[in-house]
Amino acid sequence: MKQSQLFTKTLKNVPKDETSINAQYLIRAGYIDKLMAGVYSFLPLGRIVMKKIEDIVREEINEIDGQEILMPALHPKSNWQKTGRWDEMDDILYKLEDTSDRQFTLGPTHEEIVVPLVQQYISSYKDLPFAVYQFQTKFRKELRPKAGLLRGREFLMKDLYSFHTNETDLNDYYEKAMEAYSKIFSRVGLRDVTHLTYASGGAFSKYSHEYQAVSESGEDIIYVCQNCQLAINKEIKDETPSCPECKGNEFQEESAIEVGNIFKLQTKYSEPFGLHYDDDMSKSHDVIMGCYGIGLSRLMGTIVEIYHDEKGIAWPEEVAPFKFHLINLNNNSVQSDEVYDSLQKAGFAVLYDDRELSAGKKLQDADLIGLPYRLVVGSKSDGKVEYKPRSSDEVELLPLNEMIKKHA
RNA sequence: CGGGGAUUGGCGCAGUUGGCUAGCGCGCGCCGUUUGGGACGGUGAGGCCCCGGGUUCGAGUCCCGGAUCCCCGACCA
Repeated sequence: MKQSQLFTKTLKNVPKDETSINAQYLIRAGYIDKLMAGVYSFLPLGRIVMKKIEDIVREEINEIDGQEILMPALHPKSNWQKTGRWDEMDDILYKLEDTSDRQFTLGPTHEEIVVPLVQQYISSYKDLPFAVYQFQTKFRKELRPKAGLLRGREFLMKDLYSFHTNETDLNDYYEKAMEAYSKIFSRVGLRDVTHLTYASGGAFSKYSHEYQAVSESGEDIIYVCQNCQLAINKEIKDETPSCPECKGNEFQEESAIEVGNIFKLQTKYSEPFGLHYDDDMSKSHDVIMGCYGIGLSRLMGTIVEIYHDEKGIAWPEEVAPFKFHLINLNNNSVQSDEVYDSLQKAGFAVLYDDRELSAGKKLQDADLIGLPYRLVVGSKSDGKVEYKPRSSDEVELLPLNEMIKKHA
């Protein structure tokens, strides 16, 4: 991609109504734009990052036999009345009506939709187990949206729902989901900061599990076991004095961002909708459920909160919108065009700064945008390329083919 | 939902006791000179001063009401 053609450009000033690091850098670098509090547009660079995160999540969820679907964002009132949440969740539901006074809500989550949906296809134990998931925009009337992508009124979420005949089967799947989640958070670069965290479980199980990424911008307080790295959410700390995993009792208090949550729903939603199956004796039972969420837009914000320095973003390679940032500092573009073509032919994603701007401006922009590897072609390159990882200060002068080999 | 702050070209800001043609920096257009860490000179375009009332000869500025945004707190299956 030629940067001269890229829709959006960098800003020197930050809009003053943003104070969070993720929003400041993402706006200044041209990844997102704010429409109103807690509601953002994703511009080309931001959309690519979001797709990369989405692809990682999709791969890992497919790996545990999740089947991708897409449910509506607009929900009829009746589904929400059935579970009682039309009134219970009144303060966060965006309710609306049409010209015939029919009432709707924009979906903040999808239990009320997925359960009646799958009900049409489940009659026997032979139909179970299975799991479906989607990437969906969720709507929640947050009293106070804040911190850029970390708490929005509208946000992108992956929600997975699993259906089982018995609790053992649910537990098995739950374990598999945990493994998938670990892989996902590792792949997006959050392996070292994300802790599996015990949190309150609600009516049917003792605990739920959250995935908490340690960051000063986090709204949650967790206690990380110094022995096994498992964590406990502050909300259950008093009733859980020792680590549920290793029984250790030395903890480090940390602020953290909740980037994922998994939950054993048991029959909480199958009951109100009458989601049953018949066993091999033709006896009817409630279907057992689990649900598993990841906030993708929040995850993107979290990555920026963790991967940045005073100059800008420094994306982990797997989620960066491009791998290389090629910068031409020559008066002509003969050599840089050649480098660009070669890299394209070798199959690399390259952002090529072909703009007629001062060297300083281009180098500053590269740091702000934060692609993993910077390649400079200029008077000092001597026919080679100046290669520098974003997170390093050392520049290597390499022949192009050697540089390509390094990344083969 | 309580407390605090804010709203003036795309972005960041100034605007005096109410006064004349609403300024500055960045960005943008054009011309020229420049290119290794946000270049320089010249020149030009761009304004619902958040919205609605009111006071006044006169309101960006004062008064009343409202909206939106940010921060702190409460809330967050």
